[in-house]
Amino acid sequence: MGGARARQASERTRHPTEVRRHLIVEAARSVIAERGLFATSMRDIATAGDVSLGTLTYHFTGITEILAEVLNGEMDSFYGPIIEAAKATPDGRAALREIVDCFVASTPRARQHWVLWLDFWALSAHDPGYAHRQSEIYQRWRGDVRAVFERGAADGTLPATPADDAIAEFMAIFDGMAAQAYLPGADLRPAEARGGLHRWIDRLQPSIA
Amino acid sequence: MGGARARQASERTRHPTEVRRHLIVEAARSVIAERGLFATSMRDIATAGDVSLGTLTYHFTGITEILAEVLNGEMDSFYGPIIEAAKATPDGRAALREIVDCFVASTPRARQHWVLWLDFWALSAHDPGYAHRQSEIYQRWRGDVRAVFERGAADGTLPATPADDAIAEFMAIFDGMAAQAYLPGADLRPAEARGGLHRWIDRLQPSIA
Amino acid sequence: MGGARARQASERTRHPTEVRRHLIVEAARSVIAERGLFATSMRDIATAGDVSLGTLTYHFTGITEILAEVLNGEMDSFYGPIIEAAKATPDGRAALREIVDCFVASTPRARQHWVLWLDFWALSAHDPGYAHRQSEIYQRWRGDVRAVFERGAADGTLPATPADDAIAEFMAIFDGMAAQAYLPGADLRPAEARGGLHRWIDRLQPSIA
Amino acid sequence: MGGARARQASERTRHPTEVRRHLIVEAARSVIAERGLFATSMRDIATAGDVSLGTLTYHFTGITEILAEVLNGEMDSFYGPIIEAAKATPDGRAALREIVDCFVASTPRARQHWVLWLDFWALSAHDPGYAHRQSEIYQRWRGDVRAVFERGAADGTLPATPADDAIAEFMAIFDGMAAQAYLPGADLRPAEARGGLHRWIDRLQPSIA
DNA sequence: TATGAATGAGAGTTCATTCAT
DNA sequence: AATGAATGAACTCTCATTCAT
Repeated sequence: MGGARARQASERTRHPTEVRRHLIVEAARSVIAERGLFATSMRDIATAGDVSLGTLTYHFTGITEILAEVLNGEMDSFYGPIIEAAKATPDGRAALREIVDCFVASTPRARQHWVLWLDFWALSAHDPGYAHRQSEIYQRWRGDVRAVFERGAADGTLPATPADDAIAEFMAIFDGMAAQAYLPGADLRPAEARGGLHRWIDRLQPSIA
Repeated sequence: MGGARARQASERTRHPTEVRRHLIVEAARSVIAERGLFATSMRDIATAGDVSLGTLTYHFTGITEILAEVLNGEMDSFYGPIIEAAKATPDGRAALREIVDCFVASTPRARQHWVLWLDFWALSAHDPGYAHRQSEIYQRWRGDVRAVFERGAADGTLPATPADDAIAEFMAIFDGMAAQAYLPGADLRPAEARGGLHRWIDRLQPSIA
Repeated sequence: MGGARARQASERTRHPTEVRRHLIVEAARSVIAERGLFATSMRDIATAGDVSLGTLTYHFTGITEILAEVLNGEMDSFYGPIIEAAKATPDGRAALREIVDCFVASTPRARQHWVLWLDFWALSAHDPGYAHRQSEIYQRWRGDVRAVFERGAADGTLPATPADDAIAEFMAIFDGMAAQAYLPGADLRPAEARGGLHRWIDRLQPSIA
Repeated sequence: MGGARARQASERTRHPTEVRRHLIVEAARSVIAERGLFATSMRDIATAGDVSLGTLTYHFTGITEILAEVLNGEMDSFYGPIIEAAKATPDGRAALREIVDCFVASTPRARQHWVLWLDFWALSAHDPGYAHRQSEIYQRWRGDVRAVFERGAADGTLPATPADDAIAEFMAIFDGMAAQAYLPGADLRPAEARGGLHRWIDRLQPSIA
């Protein structure tokens, strides 16, 4: 309403569905990251996206679909590129470091990601639908991490046998450090969290001496 | 209303304020752990506690106070006793193991704790008041962990110099493993999470050979 | 809710905000005049206006804004036209009589006005915000009365020097007669109240013999 | 609750019913005058009277009875004594002046009276029960005023024929001046209101030259 | 006589959703 | 494609009242 009033009726811009959907999802991500998933209303999203309430329900079946798209968008625009960047590194160990540096970056975008992530964790703890989605994402994540470890085992920069234990430990310390870095209560800076993760990686024995 | 209907009107039981408050907080914890902090209403708590809506606002200033008491109660009835139990162990290394075994137990109560914890994390990410509270708790937790490491350094069962790095790493892997163990999406069992944590502890060098 | 049930769901009528706001304010004035400002709920207003509760809070920020608009509306639709009518009279004395006859009319609308007025008096006795509003209205009223006296002084139909005392006395007897006329406890009819006021006016000496 | 907590349980004082009722009514009058009839709750009265909520309903059938008693108390402790004082004056004109000076006094008690009075006016405009009570009070008031005029007619200090018109006019200007004096919006001081009333009385012709 | 825990109806308000335009 | 008026269920909170103690 606020946004709609701020411009002339004639300014009403028309976009192809996919464009409009994308604009709305972006706006939703920002406002959710700032205000919290559970404190964000359809009105907030409409205002943030500079569209009317009706436009939201024209392009989406409901708030649930918007949230799902925000989650999808997060995988496409944040997670995906980082995994790609990791693949572009010279070796497995460098890939692992790249993942750490990108995910736990000292940027607003990284903070946004983790705050959003936390909200979806909390949601999936109680909502079976989101729990399932979360499970899919976790499997992809585990697969991507395993691929990095295997690459490192193959090129000799990481231990020869990429044990499930090491992978699980990496994933645990990774989430834990990020939580401490981005949650307001814990007092670790992202740089310190990265430092902690790099020290953990340093302790991994390369398979080639 | 729900609660009142479930029993006879004559069953109206009376308790001193402190007793009733405690009963309500217990009920609130259960229902919040099950349904989620953001999906739990005053009505839900009233029903779970088998009291009327009015009784809730008679004993508490509002839903905010109930949530705060749930958080306090969690520290008193779950966190506190575990730290006490850790102190009763023979040495520092045993204390660390005790903390792991109790916090990441395969019990409904432990699951309840972590699910609740996650919700308050998400809340504190956006609410300054809770962020402050969270910060206090984290400092207490860090202090308690450091005390265990120092004890282990003194009795020789843990590294001689309890570095901040090791403490931060323990806290990170601890939270990360718990998240993987209790969140529905991640597929680690509590026992496996404990296993992972114990392996991490195993790698800590005792200061006495 | 009440309103929605009273008609078919399909009858949902749409109006521009300003139109709907006006309809709601009119309905609110009626129901408040009948039931009392302090006994009128949002639900009562919704029912009277034949809209849903949600429509009320869609068009107004809250009950406070509705009440304020009722007060504004009273000035615009009742007070204002009477002052205009007074200006259209041939001389100052006639204007004073016109004011008396219109304000203290034997009509339901006049009764509505005074009953409403009384409720806002009571409200402003305790609420600083309304006290301020009341003060503004009183100053306008005093100014309008003074203008009539000055006009009468100029055209010779009222005393040559319109003293503050006479104005204050007129305002007092005006309010007092109206209170006696429209309050259920006092047993004066509006016609008798007008009579009393006209006799008071009769005693005012014209400046031209 | 607040009040009850402020003293020791052993301080719990017992009073004969009539004493306790009187204490409560006094407390209720103060808090109602300050906060407004429609904004005063049973809890407010209990706190102001330094008794528990239960004590209120032990001594009174409900809030309605308390309000009725406040009104009765106002007649007994404020109105009654003034009428008595008026009777003790040397003549009718002095009695009229006494009534003005006492009712429209520059004291907190007088302000309390009129503010309370206004609230009851507003209430009686919509509540038939209070309208009836109000009617009784008005008749007593009219009778008392008439008695003063008749006394003045007899002793020659007031017009020979105490017309209903003059009585109604006095009552109207009296209420109107008081409203202007004690309502926050109108800007007359009690002293000015008394001045206005005395000027009105001055214009009454004594029957004896 | 006095207390205060317990109640539930009803208050104002929020909000995802529907749908005529 | 886009709008925004309209909805009603559900929310937290208030409050006069009941009643075991």
